[in-house]
Amino acid sequence: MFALQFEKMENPILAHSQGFPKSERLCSQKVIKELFSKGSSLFVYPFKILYLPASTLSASAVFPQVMFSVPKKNFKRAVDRNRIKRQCREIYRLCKSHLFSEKKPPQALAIIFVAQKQETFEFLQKKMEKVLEQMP
RNA sequence: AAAACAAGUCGUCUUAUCGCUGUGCCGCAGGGCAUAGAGGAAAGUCCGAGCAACACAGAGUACCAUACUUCCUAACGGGAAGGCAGGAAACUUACCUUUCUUGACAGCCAGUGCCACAGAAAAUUACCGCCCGCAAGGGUAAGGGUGAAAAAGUAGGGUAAGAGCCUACUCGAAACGCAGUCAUGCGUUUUUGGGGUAAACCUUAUGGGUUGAAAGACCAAAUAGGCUAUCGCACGUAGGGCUACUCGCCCGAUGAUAGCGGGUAGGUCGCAUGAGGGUUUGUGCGAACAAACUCCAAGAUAAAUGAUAAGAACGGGUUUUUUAGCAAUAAAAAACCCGUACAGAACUCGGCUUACAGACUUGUUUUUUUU
RNA sequence: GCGAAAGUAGCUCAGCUGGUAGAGCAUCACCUUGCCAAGGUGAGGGUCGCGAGUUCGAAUCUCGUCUUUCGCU
Repeated sequence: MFALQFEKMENPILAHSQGFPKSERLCSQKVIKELFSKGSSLFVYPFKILYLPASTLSASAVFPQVMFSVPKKNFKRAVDRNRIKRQCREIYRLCKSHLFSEKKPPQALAIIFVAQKQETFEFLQKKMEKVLEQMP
């Protein structure tokens, strides 16, 4: 359903925006540390997000750097954690371009899955859009 | 054919759209195209190695691990075969025997410890009892109840009463002979016969240096409070190192010169050709080994190998229809519903252990049917 | 990735050189009080995380397994 939406897009920068290359992932330990100590947070079940507001220096980026996290405490098996992370990543990849087409993206973003059990794909999709819309 | 047990094999597939990681090619570049991309346990981290760094004169003690025998293996606490002991089944009146299966299976005749309650007594024993004796005292361990366990068991002789005190058989120990590579088995002889517990301390034999890829090497940025080499000084002292300790051994305070360079954050290598896999043949009871041919098959780093949709396949259930049948039921078709496990590489191998929907193969046993 | 500790009553802990499983708080009943609290007396409550083994006998010893916690960078 998202594929149909994006065919109408005219922005040349966002033409290939469904990709999720390495530059859009949050890898630097330094930034992660800063994010968890200074970042603002927001909660909509089952997601908790942390974000750093956009700095003036790196304003050129179209999308923020994102990390996903599923705590080991709630999901013991590596298989379950991997699956949830993959689903979250997929949802974010599909919906990010129409979310950030208007608003200015933050510098860094962390999405944490805090539920105790697994949810369906559609449910996660709705909630993810909601939580990202609420972000200033 | 069904069930049980044991061993082994496999463990969903296809298409569409959108992605991720590695490699190759094209492009000045954004990027594009091609191609490859989880397991039998990748898991637990329980053993054994490779590899790396540090330590390396050596000896003893301590500590840790292992423990029937022979073999396999790079090695092992793994595996194979055999022995012994226990269990089950078949056969049998019963034993024997056969098959399957389980076993941390060295040593309590080296020493020390422990054995609740009950019981006279729990290990050089003595309450009641029995016997001798007037008595004092002595000799006994047949009988008694307890207990998980009571000083080899049964029968006979013997005696004051008794006792391996003696005899026969059985069990156990030692020596010798024979068979076997060995564990051990069989036979003979001997006088020998005083529980259990080493998953109690321990003894004996064998083995073990420590730390783990977050090991370690290199690159650029950055530069000392550290390190190395040479010379000097000097009491080889203070102190430090070599495994926890002892002996013993080694280094060794400060000054000068030269070189290297820590923390922090990042990149490259380590890092995917290896005690590798597959097939065939040969050797061996077997684990396994040898030869020939052939194949190259993930390499991430907050961590790729996916998400969504549709369909197929397989298995199970329900309903309906048809066929066979008196019936129970069986077979086929259609529709609907449910299920498709355990689980995700993190340096690499060899094992072990644990988890696992379901399907298949082989062997053994039992039951039923047919011949 | 590598390594270590713990699991016992509803809760916090003893018992762990093998021999009947205990304390405090909590719960319930009674006494005391006009009533409540405190106090006193008594009672109930345990697959000793789970599964095997050694032993006559296991919370304790050994092995496997599950869960929780902690350390190393």
